[in-house]
Amino acid sequence: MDNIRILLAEDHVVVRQGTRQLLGLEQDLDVIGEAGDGEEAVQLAAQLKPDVIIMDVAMPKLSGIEATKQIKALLPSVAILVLTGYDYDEYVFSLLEAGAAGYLLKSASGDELIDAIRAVYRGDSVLHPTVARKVVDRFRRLGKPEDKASNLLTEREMEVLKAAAKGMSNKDIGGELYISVRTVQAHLRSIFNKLGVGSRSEAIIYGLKKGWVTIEDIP
Amino acid sequence: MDNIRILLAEDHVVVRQGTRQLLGLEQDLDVIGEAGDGEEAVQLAAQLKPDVIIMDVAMPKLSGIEATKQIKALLPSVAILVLTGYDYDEYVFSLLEAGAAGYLLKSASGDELIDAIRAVYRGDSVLHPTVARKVVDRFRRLGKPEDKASNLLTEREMEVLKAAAKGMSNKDIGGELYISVRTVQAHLRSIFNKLGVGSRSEAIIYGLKKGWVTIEDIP
DNA sequence: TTTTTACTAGGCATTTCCACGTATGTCTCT
DNA sequence: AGAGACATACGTGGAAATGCCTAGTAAAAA
Repeated sequence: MDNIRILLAEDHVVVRQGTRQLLGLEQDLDVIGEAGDGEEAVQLAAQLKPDVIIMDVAMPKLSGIEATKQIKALLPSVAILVLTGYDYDEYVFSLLEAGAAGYLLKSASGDELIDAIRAVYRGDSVLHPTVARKVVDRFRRLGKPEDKASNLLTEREMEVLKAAAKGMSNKDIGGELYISVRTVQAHLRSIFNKLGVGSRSEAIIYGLKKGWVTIEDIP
Repeated sequence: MDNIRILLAEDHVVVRQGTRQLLGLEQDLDVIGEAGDGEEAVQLAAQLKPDVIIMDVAMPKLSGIEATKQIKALLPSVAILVLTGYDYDEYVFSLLEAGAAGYLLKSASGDELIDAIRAVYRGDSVLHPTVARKVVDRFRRLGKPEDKASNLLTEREMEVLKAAAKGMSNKDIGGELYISVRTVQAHLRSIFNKLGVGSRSEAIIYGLKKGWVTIEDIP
């Protein structure tokens, strides 16, 4: 039986090297490559064709979400196991939709990680308990049509919210998106209603907490 | 010569175990304990009296900053090496003032970490390049009295900013702090001037990026 | 085909926010 | 004793944001 060939994609070098050492203790696991950003992950995945990719979400150049999409497009059979510190809704659902086979938080133990690697290699899925809960909740909510869209912003609304989260005024936002200030206001009003908040600041905070916007990507 | 006795304080179990494996490769380093939160770090430090403590900033119950202060009060001779993913000003300066001997980012390599451990054990200090730059800048700025306070908010201003970062209106803030709306406005104006921003949203983002406020502590 | 949804935009009223100025009492440092 | 920093407070005025309403077009769904 061949060993499981693993690619590590994680921008923190110390963490990457530590994980490599951790996995090195297992006879059936071989770490065949390490990527420090999303682009490198895609490139090395295509080149090395690993069995399992351990992927962090927050990475330079290309996020773990985008990298996962691109890798699954190239190599549909590879199992991608997300290992990250965050369990924001946006990350979880985007990654699972992008084709991730598992989602572990860094609060998991080394043994749990190793078991998860073997599980996704077999074709199973592994979800961290708090992540699993989100997924279950999402399914429950899909059953109730009345609030299906109650907190799902449209693309345009998301653009407006992200611009607002950069500290831009309505006027600035209108300029950037080539729409009038009134339309920006209309979108914001709709956003406030959907999110159940009463001010721009609250909406921004809501977006940050959900992971729709991250502090890192605000210049 | 005795080995260097190390305590790991880091909430992500996988990262902790990985780091332990990484350090286990070195003959002169012994990881004698692991703490998953700040309280545990203080407790284990008092109990085990390690030579070096590797400390993350973001931890449950007690932050790395508070834990560092308490540990240095109990055991002034222990060398605390901060190892974290963030280089926010507030973290850096608070930790160095609290008595940290070194500040490494997780983008450092395993070798750099190991060298840093030996350095702080010898009594030296180790700063990651980007962190060192902040420290140098800070010293430069201290030499110029005219803007010594140019981006240091007063306590009251900080309270106002934190309240604003919770999404509260000026009226709400005034109610919470028992001051008039006018006064809140005056504080905000002062904050905007000091931070060089033009709106509440920008000020909130500034505070978030500096680490003055974190998403986690906004309910 | 009808209905719904998303995006756009305007009018009008109201609230909130922000700028600039002034002023008083407290505290600290010199 | 005097200077300076700070927190407090008020006035005025303008800019921005928000609430509520209507409404067109295009695309998607029923």
